[in-house]
Amino acid sequence: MSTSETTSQTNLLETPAERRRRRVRDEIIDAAERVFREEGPEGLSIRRLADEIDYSPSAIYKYFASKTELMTCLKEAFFERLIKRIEEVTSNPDRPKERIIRDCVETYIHTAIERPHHYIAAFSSLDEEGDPAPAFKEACRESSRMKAYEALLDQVNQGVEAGLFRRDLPRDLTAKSLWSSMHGLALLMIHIPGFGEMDIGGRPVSRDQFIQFHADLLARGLSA
Amino acid sequence: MSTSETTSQTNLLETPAERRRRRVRDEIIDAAERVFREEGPEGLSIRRLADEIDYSPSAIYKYFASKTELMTCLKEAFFERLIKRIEEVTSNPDRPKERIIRDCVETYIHTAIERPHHYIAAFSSLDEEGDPAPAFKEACRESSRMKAYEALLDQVNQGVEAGLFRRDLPRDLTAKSLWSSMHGLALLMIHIPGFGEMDIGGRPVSRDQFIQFHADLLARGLSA
DNA sequence: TCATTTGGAGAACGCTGTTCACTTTTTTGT
DNA sequence: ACAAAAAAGTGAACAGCGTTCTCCAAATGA
Repeated sequence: MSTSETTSQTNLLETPAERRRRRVRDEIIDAAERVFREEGPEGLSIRRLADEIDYSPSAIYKYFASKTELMTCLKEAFFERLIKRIEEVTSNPDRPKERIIRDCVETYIHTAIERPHHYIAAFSSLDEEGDPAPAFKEACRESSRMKAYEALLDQVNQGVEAGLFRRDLPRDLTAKSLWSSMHGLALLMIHIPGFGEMDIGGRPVSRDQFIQFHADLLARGLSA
Repeated sequence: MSTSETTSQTNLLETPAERRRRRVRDEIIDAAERVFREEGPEGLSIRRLADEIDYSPSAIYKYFASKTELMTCLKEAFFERLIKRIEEVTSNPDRPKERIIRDCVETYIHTAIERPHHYIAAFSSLDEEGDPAPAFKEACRESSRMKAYEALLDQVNQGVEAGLFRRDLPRDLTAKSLWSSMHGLALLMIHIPGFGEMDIGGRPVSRDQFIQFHADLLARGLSA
């Protein structure tokens, strides 16, 4: 599975120059993706990337205006991945409706902790653009983070339509509350080693069992 | 309110040398605390700190082995603050038991977002010590983060004793689940500007109202 | 083919955490 | 009180960082 596919929409009308340029750009992104996944932000430096693809550090700047811009690409790609995973699960018609929450939470957490550095980076942006108080909706209208949120909101709506969740809940608030709870569990599992595993009365509880427990608790809060 | 008080237990038997050393150490910590609160990790450099207290950069290293060690002090101090706040609220006997969750969540979130950089830093430690799989309990037995968790676990226990929460819930799991949900909301509010504020049917919802909504949803999941 | 744009290299700037050799000050032992 | 030892403080330096600048070569367009 090449990351290139995610960044390059196949354009058959592109000149050799464009094709060459895009290939190098993808080389950079692929290297960045790999290094960042394995070593996190500490390991990812412009000079390191230049070494990986056998270019000079300054060459990178012909393709990305800044390291921040490069990181933005990695984050966007990760959100695409997250969205795809969630949609895969939620679009399966065989899945019993009662498991909406559990499936969402499970998929979300798994995707997060299998690429911990990506997940952390995707949400680490104090001052994203520096705009003063640009209300939630405006802030990430175009961003893929917003799309991820809307996918979740959609699931909440489906849950209500299906009669599983209380009708009197403001759905916007509900989706955000749910999102918060998933986000928190993902991050604690990432940051605190062994957070998910523990012993309850001598019987070991696995990471996945804990995720389900969390999901069921949340579902119970919403249930009609 | 001086930060010095939090780091220095008043020891009357200390020599002038010790007292002088401790004063400089506290100067460093106070400066670090202030700079980090106002400007976050970007603004906090050893050289900047040295400037603030009129010493040379290398002098700092006579008091802290590394910047990481200094940061650890800031994090510990923040957890102390967090614990104190929660205990203040939960130890009030006039408070109706039904509001345990709401009060905890409210206090937790407020403490987090009034010092966003501290809160983020306090939980940003992939590889804290590098130990291989040092199970949750061992990992932070001594740490003040663990004490914060135990304060929360205590509240869960009280909730169960008071007959508010289901008895069949494993309390360890429950406390961690709750913690996750608070953690997530705190971080999303910190990272996404205006996450808490929104309009529901033309009526504006404040940050604090959203926090209460979240808390009530969690409480509902636990309720007997 | 000639002019222009593009891609890439290398040196440099200013910043970072950290270390080392060195001096000055303070404490300790007699 | 005086010498020896320890502690405190300094300034220069190292290696690394993101980024920019100047310069050169190669590809492109007319």
